[in-house]
Amino acid sequence: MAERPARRRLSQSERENQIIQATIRIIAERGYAAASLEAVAEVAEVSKGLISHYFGSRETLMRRTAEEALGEIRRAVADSVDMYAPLPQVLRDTILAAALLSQNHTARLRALQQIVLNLRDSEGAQILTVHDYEDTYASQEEMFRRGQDSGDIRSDLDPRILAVSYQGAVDGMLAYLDAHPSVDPRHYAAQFATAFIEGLRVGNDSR
Amino acid sequence: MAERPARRRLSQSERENQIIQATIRIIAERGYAAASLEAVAEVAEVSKGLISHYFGSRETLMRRTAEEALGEIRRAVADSVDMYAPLPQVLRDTILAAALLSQNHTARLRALQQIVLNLRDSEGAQILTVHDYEDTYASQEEMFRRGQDSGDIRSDLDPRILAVSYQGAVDGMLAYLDAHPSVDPRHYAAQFATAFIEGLRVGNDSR
Amino acid sequence: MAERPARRRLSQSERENQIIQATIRIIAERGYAAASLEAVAEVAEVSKGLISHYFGSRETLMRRTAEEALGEIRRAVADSVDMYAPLPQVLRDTILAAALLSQNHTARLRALQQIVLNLRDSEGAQILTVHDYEDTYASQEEMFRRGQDSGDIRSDLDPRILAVSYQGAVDGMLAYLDAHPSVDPRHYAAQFATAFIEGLRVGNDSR
Amino acid sequence: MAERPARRRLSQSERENQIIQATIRIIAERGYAAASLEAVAEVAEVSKGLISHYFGSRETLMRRTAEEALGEIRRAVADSVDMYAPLPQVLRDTILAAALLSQNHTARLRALQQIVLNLRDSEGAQILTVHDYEDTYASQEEMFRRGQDSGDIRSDLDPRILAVSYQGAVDGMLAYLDAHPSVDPRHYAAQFATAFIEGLRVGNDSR
DNA sequence: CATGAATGAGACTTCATTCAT
DNA sequence: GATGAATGAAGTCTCATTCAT
Repeated sequence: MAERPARRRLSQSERENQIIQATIRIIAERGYAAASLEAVAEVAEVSKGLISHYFGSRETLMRRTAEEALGEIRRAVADSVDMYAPLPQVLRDTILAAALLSQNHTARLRALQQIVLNLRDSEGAQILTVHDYEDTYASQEEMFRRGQDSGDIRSDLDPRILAVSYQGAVDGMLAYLDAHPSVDPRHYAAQFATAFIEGLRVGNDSR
Repeated sequence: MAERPARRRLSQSERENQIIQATIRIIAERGYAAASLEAVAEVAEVSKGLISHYFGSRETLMRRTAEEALGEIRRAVADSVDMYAPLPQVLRDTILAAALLSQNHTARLRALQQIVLNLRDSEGAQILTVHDYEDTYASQEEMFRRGQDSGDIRSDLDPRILAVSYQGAVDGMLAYLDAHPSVDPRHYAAQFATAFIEGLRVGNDSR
Repeated sequence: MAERPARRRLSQSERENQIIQATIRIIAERGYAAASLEAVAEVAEVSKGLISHYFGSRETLMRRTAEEALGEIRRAVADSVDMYAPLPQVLRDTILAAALLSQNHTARLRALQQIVLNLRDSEGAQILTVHDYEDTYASQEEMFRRGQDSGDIRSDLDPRILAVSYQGAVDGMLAYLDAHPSVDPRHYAAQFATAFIEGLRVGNDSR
Repeated sequence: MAERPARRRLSQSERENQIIQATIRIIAERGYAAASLEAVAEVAEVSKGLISHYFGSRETLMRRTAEEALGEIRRAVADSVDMYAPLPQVLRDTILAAALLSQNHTARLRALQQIVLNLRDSEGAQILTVHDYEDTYASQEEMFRRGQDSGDIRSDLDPRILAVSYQGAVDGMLAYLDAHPSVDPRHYAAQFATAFIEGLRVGNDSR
C-alpha cells in the first residue's frame, strides 16, 4: 500500500495561498492557458474539486492570483523606497527596487502580466488592465507632480505623460532583465535612472 | 434544405488575408482566447474547414497573423521617418510616427501584443517574444550608437539600455493612447520626446 | 431542464472494463471505423469525455481493448489444454478449444482481428501484428519442436513453418465458424485435426 | 513560372487504373485509413475532384480497387497452375504460385485484405468478405472433391473443411512471407505442401 | 474534361464545473 | 471538509463531397 505522506492540516487561507502560489508558478513557467485547474491542482497538491470549492470559478482564481501577485510586488517596492526624499532620489530608489524585483519576483511579474492580458469580461473587454494600471499611473503622476511643486524637476512636462513613459520604461526593463539574467540589475537601474533624469542631450553628461 | 450562400471564389492569398484580418480584429476586440477558429470563420465569412486547410493549425494562423501585423506596423513607421537625420530629430519623428499608429493600427498593435504573449512552444516557453523583440532592440541600439558616434547624444550611456527603455516607453504610450482616445497623440509625442531627450532635471527646460 | 441520469459511481477499473467491452462489441458488430468515441460512449453509457480521461486517446483504448481480448482468448484456450500430453493429442485439444471459441468469443476474436489490422504507428506501419503474432508463432514453434524431440511427429519439417501453417488454418477455421454458425465446431475440429496430423495421402485413412 | 511536365492525355480507363494503382499502393504502405482521396489524388497525380467524378464515392473506389487486386492475383495463380494434373501436384503448384505472390503482389495482397476487412454496408456488416471468400472456398472445395473422386486423396475428409484449412494456411503463409522477406518462398512452399499432403505423423516421412 | 476552392459533418480531445461519497 | 468520478460544451482538425470556373 502506498505510503501516504503525513498531510499537515491546513487552514483555509493557507490552502488558498498554496493554490495561488501554484497558479503563479504555472503561469510564469508555461503560460496562462496551461494553468488549467487540473495543472494547478497537481502542483498545489490538492484536488480539482477543492479549487472550485474555494474560488468558485477559474476566473475568480485568476483574479485573486493577480491581486495577490500585485500586492506582493507593490509591498516589495514600497518597503525599499523613502517616498519623501527629493524626487531624483526617489526615482533612483524606485528604479533600483523595480530592477531588483527581477531577482525575486520574476514569476509574480510574469503571472501578473499574463493574467492582466487574458482576463476578460463576458463581452471580451479586459478587466484588470484599466483599473489597476490607472491606479499605478495615478500614484506616479502624483509623485511627479510633487517633484514639480517642490522644484525638484522641471515643470513644463505633463506629469501624467511622465508617469506613463516612466512605467513603460520600467516594464521594458523588467521584461529585459527577465530574459537576460546575466545583466546586472544595479547597473541597468543606474543607467536608466541617469538617462531618465538627465536626458540624452550632449553636455548633460558633465557632472 | 438550407440556402447555400453564393460562394465567391478568391485566390488563396486573398482568402488568407481575409482570414488574417478577421483574426486581428477579433483578438483586438475580444482577446486571444476568443479568437477560436469558429469565431474567425464567422467574421471572415468562410468555413472553419477552410482555415485549417490554408493554415494547417491555429498556431500557424496566429504566427502568420502576428507576422503580418508586425510587418504592416513596421512599414508604417519606416515610411514616415528619415533615419539619417540627426538623432534628436529621428527620435522625435519616430515617436510621433509611433503615436500616430494609435489612430490607424490599434487593432494590429493589440493583436500583435496578444499573440506574442500567448504563443508558446510545446514546453510552454514563449516563442515569438525573444526573437522579434531582440530584432527591434538591435536596430534601436544601432540607432543610439550612431547618435553617440556622431556626437548627437551623450556617449556615457549604454545604447542597449537606452533602446530597451525607449521601446518600453513607446509601448506604454501606445497602450495609453489606445485606452484614452481623447488624448492628442501629437501632444503626447512632443512631450515624451522632450522628456526623453532633455531629461527631467531643472534647468533643462530653458529653451 | 434536462433530467440528469443518476450517475452510478464505479471504480476506475470497473468503468474501464465497461468501456472496453463496449468497444469489443461495436467493433465486432460494425467494424473498427464505427467504433468512434461517440459510439463507444453510447453503448458503454458513459460520456465521451470519460473515455478520453481514462484512456488518453482512442489509440490507447484500442490497444488496451486488443490486449484484453487477446488475454481472455488465450486464457480460454490455455485452461482447456494439457500442454504436456503427446503432441497429436495436444493438437486435437487445442484445435477443439479454438473451435469452441467461436461460440463464446466471437466478438473478441473479431475485435482483435480488426484492431490488429488497423492500428498503425505514425508512419503507417502496423504496430501490434508483428509483436503479438511473433509471440504466438514462437510458442507454437516450440510446441512442434518438442513434438519432434519426443518423437511424436516427423522431424524433417521446419517447426516454424508448421506453426505458421497451423495458425493460419486455425484463423481460417475461426472466420469460417464465425460466418457459418450452423456448422458444428466439434465436427470441424475433428476433421481439421485429422487432416493436419494424418495428411491427405491415400492410405493414411486406414485407421 | 513552374515547368509543367508534358501530361500525356490518358483515356478514362487508363486514368481509372492509375487511380486504383495509387490506392493499392497507399493502403499497402500506410493502411486503409490513410488512403484518403487527398492522398490518392497526390500519388495518382490527379485532382481530388476527378476521383469523385470517376468513382462517385470513396466506397466505390475501394470496391473497385479490391476487385482489381483480386483479379490480378487470381490471374497470376491461375496462369501458373495446370488444374488438371493429379491433385497432389496441383496443390504443390498452387502453393508455390501463392508463395511467389509474396514477391510481386505484396501490395495487392495487403490492400485487398485491408479493404475486405474495412468495407462495410450501412449497418456495419462486412460486404466483400462473404461473397468473395465463398467463391474461393467453392472452387477449392471443388478441387479437393475432384481429387477424392479420382482417388488422388483420401475421401473421408469433408472437402469444404479441407478448403477452408488450406486457404487459411495459405493466408498465413502470405502474411508470414510478407513480414519476413528473407525467407525463401520456394522452401516454405515445399515444406508446407509436404506437411499438408503427407501429414505430421511419424513414418509419413519415409518416402 | 479537369481542377481545386470551399463546405460541413463528424472525429478526437480538453477542461471547467458538478456532485455522490 | 475533501475527493475524484463524471459530464457536456467547446475547441481543433480531417475529409468526402460539391461545384464554379
